[in-house]
Formats: sequence, structure tokens, C-alpha cells
Amino acid sequence: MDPVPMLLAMTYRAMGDQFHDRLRQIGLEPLRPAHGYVFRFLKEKRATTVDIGQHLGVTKQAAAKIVNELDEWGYVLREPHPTDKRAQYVTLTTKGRDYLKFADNLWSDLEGEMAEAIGEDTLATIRQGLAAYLRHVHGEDQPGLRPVW
Amino acid sequence: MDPVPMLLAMTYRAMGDQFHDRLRQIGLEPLRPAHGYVFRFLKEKRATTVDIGQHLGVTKQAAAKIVNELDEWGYVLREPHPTDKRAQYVTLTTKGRDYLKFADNLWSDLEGEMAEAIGEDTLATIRQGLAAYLRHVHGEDQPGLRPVW
DNA sequence: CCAAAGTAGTCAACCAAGTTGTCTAACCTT
DNA sequence: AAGGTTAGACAACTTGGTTGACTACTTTGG
Repeated sequence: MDPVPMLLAMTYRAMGDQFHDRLRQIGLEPLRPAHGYVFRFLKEKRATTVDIGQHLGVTKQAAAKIVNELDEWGYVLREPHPTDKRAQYVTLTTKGRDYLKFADNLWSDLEGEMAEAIGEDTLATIRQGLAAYLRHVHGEDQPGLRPVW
Repeated sequence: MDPVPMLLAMTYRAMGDQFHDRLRQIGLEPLRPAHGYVFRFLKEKRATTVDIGQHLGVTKQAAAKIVNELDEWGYVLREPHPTDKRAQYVTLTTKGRDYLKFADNLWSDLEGEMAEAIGEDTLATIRQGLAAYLRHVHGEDQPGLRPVW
């Protein structure tokens, strides 16, 4: 019998691949999961590059690369920090917010298909079970999302 | 609400980290998930480097690197292919089989802790649900395990 | 039966996405 | 004002993969 983590990885992979395929059909830039996590993060709080690195669980240099790409592609822009002349806030542009909306729809489509395949209730149990496990392991302070990707 | 794949990734990550930590306490070589998948594959069939690459979903060159490491560390050895003079079978050594046994125990410990945290039945549902979804997506021929890692 | 096409494995160059290390300018104590 | 810390940039390096080229062997079809 497969270890559970193998099932997790394969399922993650399967869903991620479908997501990516459909995204590409629309002809968007080659956004990686990390980019998506940045969008999701920026929707909630104003953040600097350092904050983003912390959230992703990577160095600030790695975070800076990601932010640079997003900037070039027009998904985010940098604005001066009001009180700290060293720092810059990274904020979502309209294009960034639109992407996020689109991606969220896509995810819920995929979840819908999953629910159809294995049953609403099973999916709900999976969701709750995993969330409970994560709380069990990490307590309240969930760690960064360190690359699985 | 978090997309399901995020939960999958975080859970995978959490379990993998614990696995890795405990492994390191024992002082084994820095084996990566890919190595484990190779062990698991070799337990079932005799395979060449090309076969392994196919199974992992990477190029034969990448597979060759992994096999080289495992060879250096004494987990596998190469023996001549009986009918094809170009090819070599890669087979597990005793050290390799011992590792696999050890790792399997570790995994089931971790699953046991998970079961304790979220309930036997919930874990069983997760297992079956994910397996069902994978069958739904891929049919009988599961693809390679392409790196999530 | 042999010529052409295909395959296993190796070598080498390259690439992507991270790392560490260093530096400057600004900030925060005291 | 001085000394330690921090945000961000730049550069060199590491890891784990890639593509491409080549040799030796195998398979296939006329």
C-alpha cells in the first residue's frame, strides 16, 4: 500500500497539472505556484519583499527574483514605504487581482470535479482531516509554505 | 478557504519534514524522496536506468545521476543485462533493502500518529478518496511520480 | 542477410531556482 | 552621535534537473 504522503504528492501533482494546462490554454505568463501564493498573500496584507520571503519560506533574495518577474509582467508594482526609506511595499495591480480571481474560479472548478468524482462528503472529510492534522503538527502558527514545488 | 491542493502540499511537506528529521537523527546519507521512490520501484521489478527514469518521469541522464549516487553509497549495484549488452540491471543491495524496511516502518509510525491525531476512519477516508481521485484522473496507467519535491 | 532505424548509457554544456556572502543606505536604540 | 540591525541589490555558487551529441549494441523490414 502506498504511503499516504505519496498519495498526497500525486494528487497535488494531478490537480496542479490540470490547473496549469488550463491556464496555459488562456495564454497567460508561465506563473508558478509561488507566484500564486504571493498574490494570495498580497490580497490580505501590504507586504515588503522581505515579508514575502518570510511567508514563502525562502530567502529575501529568492523572493526578490519572484517580485521582479511579477513586476515585469505587470502583476504587481512597488510603492515607497511611507515611513521607511529603505523599504518598498509590493502591491497587486488590477491585472494581478484579475488573475487571482480567475485562478480562484479555476481552482473551484477543479474542486468541483473532484467532488463529483469522489463525493462531496468525502472531499469535505479530506479537507477537514488535513486541516486538523496541520493544526496538530504546527499549532496556530502555520509555517511558511516552503517549496514543495 | 484554502484551495485543497494547498492543504495537500502543506500536509505532504509536514510529513516529509518529520520523516527527514528522524532519518537524519539516525545519520543516514542525505537521501531524497526520489531515492526512496527508486527503492520502492526496484523492490518490485528488475529495472535499467532508463526504466527508472521513466518511472520517475525524468530523463535518463537525471536518472543516471541518482543511480550513481545510490551506487556510491552502496544501496544498489549494477549487473550486466543477460541479453542486451548495452544495458545494465540496477538491483538493491542488502543495505538498500534494509533502508527500505526502515523507511517503511518510519512511514507507518508517522501514519499512526496521524491516525491518532485525526482518527482512524478519517485517515482511511482520505486514503480512499485520494486513491479514487487518482484513478478517476489517470485511469489504470498511473503516470510517473514527477517531482513535486 | 544486411542496411537502416532505434535504444542504453555516458559525457558535456546549459538552465532555473534556489542558496550564501557582501555591501550600502537607512533605521533603531541608547 | 555610535553601534547594532535591517531592506534591498549584486554577485558567485549549488542543486537537480534539461538538451544535445556520440558510441556501441539491438531490432526491424525489404
